[in-house]
Amino acid sequence: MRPGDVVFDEGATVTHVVFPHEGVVSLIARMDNGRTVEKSLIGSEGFLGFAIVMGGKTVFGRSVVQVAGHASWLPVAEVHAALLRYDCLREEMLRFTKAHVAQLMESLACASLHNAQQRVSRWLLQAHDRVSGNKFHITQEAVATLLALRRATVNAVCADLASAGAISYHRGTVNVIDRDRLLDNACECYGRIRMAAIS
Amino acid sequence: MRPGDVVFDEGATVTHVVFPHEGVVSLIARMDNGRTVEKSLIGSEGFLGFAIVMGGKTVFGRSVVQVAGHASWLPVAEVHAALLRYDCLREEMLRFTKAHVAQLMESLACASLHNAQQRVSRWLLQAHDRVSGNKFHITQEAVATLLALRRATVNAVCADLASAGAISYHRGTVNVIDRDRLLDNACECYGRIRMAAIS
DNA sequence: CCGCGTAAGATCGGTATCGTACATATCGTG
DNA sequence: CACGATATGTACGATACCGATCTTACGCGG
Repeated sequence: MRPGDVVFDEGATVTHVVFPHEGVVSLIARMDNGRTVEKSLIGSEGFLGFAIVMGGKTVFGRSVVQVAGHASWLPVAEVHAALLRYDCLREEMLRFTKAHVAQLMESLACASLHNAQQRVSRWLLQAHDRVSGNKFHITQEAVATLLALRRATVNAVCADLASAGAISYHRGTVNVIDRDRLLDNACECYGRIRMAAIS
Repeated sequence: MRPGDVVFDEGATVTHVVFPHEGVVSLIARMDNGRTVEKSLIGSEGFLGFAIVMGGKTVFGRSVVQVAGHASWLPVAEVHAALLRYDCLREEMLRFTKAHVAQLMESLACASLHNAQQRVSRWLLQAHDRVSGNKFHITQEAVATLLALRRATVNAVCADLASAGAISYHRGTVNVIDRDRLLDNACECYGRIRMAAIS
C-alpha cells in the first residue's frame, strides 16, 4: 500500500477484507461542496471492510492509504468460512468493530471540543503506533486535509512541536523524537481510543 | 422518559436494551475539562444498548433524554434469547447498528465541515422525525450543549430560522412550520443519515 | 399578584481558524 | 547542473465562534 492508493472507493462492494500489517489507511468522507475529512484511521490493529461484521455488503466510505505499508487481502467468502470455523476470529473482529465505534465517537467529540494542536498531536501519535520505528512519511498538507484544517494551521502546530523537541520533520518525513512530549500536546482522546482498542 | 433522565450512565453495564417509541435520547461524551457534546441521537428508529450487538457488556457513553417520550425496556437475557429464536430480530438490530455507525461517521464529518446554522437545522430535523406532531420541547441552551456551541450562537440561528418562517419557538417549545425551509438550511448530512437508516 | 426561576435577546472584545496568496527551500530527474 | 515538482514558511484581512455579562420576558407557585 502506497500513499494515495485507494483501497476501497465510496460505495464499493466489500470483495475482500484487508488486514494492514503496518502503515495507516484513512476512511475519508466527502461532502457535496468537495471538502473532505478523515472519518477514521485504521492500521494493523484492525481491518478494512468491517461493514461485513454488521451484515453490510458495501464499505462505509473511501479508504485511502496515508502511510505506506503492507496488507493481507482475504476474499470475503473465505472470511465468512473462517468465521464459521473459528469462534475466536469472530470475537476478534467484533472486538475491533466495537473499538472502532468507540474511536468514531471519541473523534467526533474531539473534533468538536479540541483545538488544532491537540488534534494534530493525536493524529501523529496514532500514526506512530501503526508504523515500525520513529520515522514515517506524511506531509503537513495531508494532515491538514485529514483533519479539515488549513495547511498553515498544521504548519504552525508542527513548528511548535518541533521547537518543543517532540518531533522533527523534513519534506514529508516526520521523526518522533519525544513521544511523551507529543502526548503532553495531545488531548485525552488519544489515550481513550487506545484503551478502547486494547480492552 | 423525561428530559434530563439518564437512561445509561457512562460505563454502565447493559442490563436492558431500551427501545424508544418516541422522543429523543442523546449519547453524550464528556471530556476531562468538563465540556460535553452529543455523540449520537437515538429515537424510535433504534435502541439503546447496541453495544451488545458487538459483544459488549458496557454502554458506549452516557445517554440522556432530550425530548420526552416512552420506551420499552427489555432485559438483556431476553433479548439474547429472542436473538436465538428470531433471525429477523438479529437482522434488524444489525441494520440499526450499521446505520448508527453511518450516523457517527456523518456527524463527525458534519462537525468538522459544516457551520452552526446547518448543524442546528439538522438537529431540529432529526428531532422532528422522532416525535409525533410538529411541536416538541427543547431549549436553545440544550441544543447548544449538544452541538458544542454557545447558546448565543444557537439563538442567532433560531432567530434566522424563525424569520425565514421555518420554525417558531417560545420558551422551549419548538414548532416546525415549514419543514422544507428547514431542509434548505440544513446540510446534506441530514439526508445521508436518513438514507443510511432506511437502507 | 408578587417573586423567583427559566428562556430568550443582545452586546462586548477576543481569538482560533479560514481563504488566499506569495516566497523559499529541497528533492528528483533529465 | 538546470528545472520542475514538492514541501514548507509566512503574511494579510476576514469571519465564525467564543466567554462573559447584562437585560428582558414569561410563567408558575405561594
